[in-house]
Amino acid sequence: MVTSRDVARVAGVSQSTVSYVMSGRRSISPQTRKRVLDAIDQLTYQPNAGARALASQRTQVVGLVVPFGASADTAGILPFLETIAGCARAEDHDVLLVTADEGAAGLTRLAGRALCDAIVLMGIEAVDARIPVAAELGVPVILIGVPDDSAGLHCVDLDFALAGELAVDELAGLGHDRVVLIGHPAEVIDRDLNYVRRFQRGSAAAARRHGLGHSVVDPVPPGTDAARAAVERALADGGRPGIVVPNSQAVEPVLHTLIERGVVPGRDVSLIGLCTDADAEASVPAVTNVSLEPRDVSRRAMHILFQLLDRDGQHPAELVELVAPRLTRRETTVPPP
Amino acid sequence: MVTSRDVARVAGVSQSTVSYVMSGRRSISPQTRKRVLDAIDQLTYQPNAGARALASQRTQVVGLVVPFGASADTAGILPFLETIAGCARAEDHDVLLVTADEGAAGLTRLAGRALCDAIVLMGIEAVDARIPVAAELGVPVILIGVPDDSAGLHCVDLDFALAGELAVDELAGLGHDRVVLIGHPAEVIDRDLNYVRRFQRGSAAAARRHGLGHSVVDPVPPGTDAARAAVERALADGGRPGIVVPNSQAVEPVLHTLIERGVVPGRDVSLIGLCTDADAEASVPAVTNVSLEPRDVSRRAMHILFQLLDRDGQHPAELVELVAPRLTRRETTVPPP
DNA sequence: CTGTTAGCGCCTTCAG
DNA sequence: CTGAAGGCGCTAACAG
Repeated sequence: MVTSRDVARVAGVSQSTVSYVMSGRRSISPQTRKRVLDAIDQLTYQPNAGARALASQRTQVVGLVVPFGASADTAGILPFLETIAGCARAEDHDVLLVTADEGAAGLTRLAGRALCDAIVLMGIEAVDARIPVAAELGVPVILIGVPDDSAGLHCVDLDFALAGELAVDELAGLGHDRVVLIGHPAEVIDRDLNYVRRFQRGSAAAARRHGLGHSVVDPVPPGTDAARAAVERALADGGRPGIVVPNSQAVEPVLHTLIERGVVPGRDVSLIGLCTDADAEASVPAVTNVSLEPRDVSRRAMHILFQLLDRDGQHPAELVELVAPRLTRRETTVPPP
Repeated sequence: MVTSRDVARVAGVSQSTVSYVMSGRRSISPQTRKRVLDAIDQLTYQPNAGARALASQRTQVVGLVVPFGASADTAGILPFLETIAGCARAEDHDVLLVTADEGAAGLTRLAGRALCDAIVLMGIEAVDARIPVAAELGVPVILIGVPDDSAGLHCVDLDFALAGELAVDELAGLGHDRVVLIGHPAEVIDRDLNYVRRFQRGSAAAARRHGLGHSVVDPVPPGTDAARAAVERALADGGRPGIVVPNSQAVEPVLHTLIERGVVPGRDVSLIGLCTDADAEASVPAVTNVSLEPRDVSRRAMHILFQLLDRDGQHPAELVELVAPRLTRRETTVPPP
């Protein structure tokens, strides 16, 4: 292992000078600076992370708590991970992955052992036991998701109420006279997620405003039979409903169950999914969707987190930041009148 | 911050005794042991990870290099991450996430800065510039994927050749007289992944053995038009082909494009996908599939990695370990004769 | 069985 | 502008 002392010896300076060259925390003459930099890359020196963390009290690591295992909704988190990792690297930080099945213990471990400088907490439940713990950690925390009580922590999430409105506004404009929500994530029942509530509140309000019927059908767990049963119930009232599927996992099963039954979205009914644009485009037929914007949400979360890490810069005033979804017309909604 | 010195003071012992109680690396009398443990949980002491790493030269961290961004095949990696994180925690390790877009630099950073004790490298290309680098790192490395030359590194992967055989054997048994492979991942062309080659080798060999025709159709990038074009070409020769889709991303698009064309898998043709059982079951109709077994592959990889980390235990003799896939009949293959 | 001590590699104050 | 020196919190010899 090559240390900063080795670099110092080769450059003919003291070890502290090497340190100052790397941190830039005091001015160095161009000559010695060059000698040090040359030595560094001659020896391919890299600072030891543990030593640096010990001395500086900063790890350059962001802890990321992901809802693996805890929920079935594990599917949509990849773009979050990807974006979070990218933003972290852009600020010279690494990402330490912690699974949610550790619960609050994962948080206290991250902070107590000084494994990271800041924490991103995903899979937030409406009433989440980890939040009071997170709030007392003494480490900046950002929540992706909005709990009932954030205990003063900053949150970022999609504006699910607006998402519900967008979907219903579109269906009203297409001439449907009733709206059926179908295929809520099954976790809504087991766990205490609240984004579906927010979505329903938005869609119900919009339906009322447009004078449309508004009903809700049971969750669609994975498996073809469940999808078929749910679709059956959704179509029971007859007519030409506008169907909304606020669960990216259920969009394809519902869509293809409809087709299998001879009810073709885009002709007989309209179907709008709540899913990423990528998922919507990959489907056959392509699904008209309200986007989940995981990348935007993640970017804003990381932006806030790094503001919180900067002791100088003032913190964002708003505690809750909502990202606006967009609706994109594709093949599963009927043509506009 | 509470340190082991605080614990020592409260317990009335020396600091090193606290350390030895925690590590168990020397015998301690039950009395002092208890006093120390009581002090530890009275103060809710947790050892500082940086200090421990510095002194012990072990970080208790596994570096995980994931193929985010580098490829389009980012979708199937969640179960890998989940399983890898779980196995790591089971051995009291954490996981540091590094994205592949850093290339070999990510590896040298992980090792050079002593950020981790071992590395899991995913998204392996047939000829992968990172492998010679990884082999010289002085840190145990496990590859998930098999390159042309592993440079002495251990690898784990699905047995893709066997996967190809299983699919073709099944189609032969169902009375199809030709096999069409359709929807290879587009990365095969851009990047230099080799698992599709292995799959094709297996399927071609099996087809020869059964006296079946064997042809290959272009990749299916995301988007409905591409899927439609590819299916068109696959059906061009007429008849009642057995279709194999060795790309989990393309399974649903191909399936529904066929249905859209009035060619119903399970009745007019047979379709076998290469995808996880979860994906196969979630589809409507459920897809007969050869499983990718990401959890098994990950578990074996982590098992080998921890063997490599144990200086005592002898290392696995075999450099390449292949996991056997399984075929499960569902709704997209015709009934057996 | 326990305490004392010397680092691990780096950051940062204090001297010059 | 640069060096010397102390200490971050822990592990692991070395003494008893």
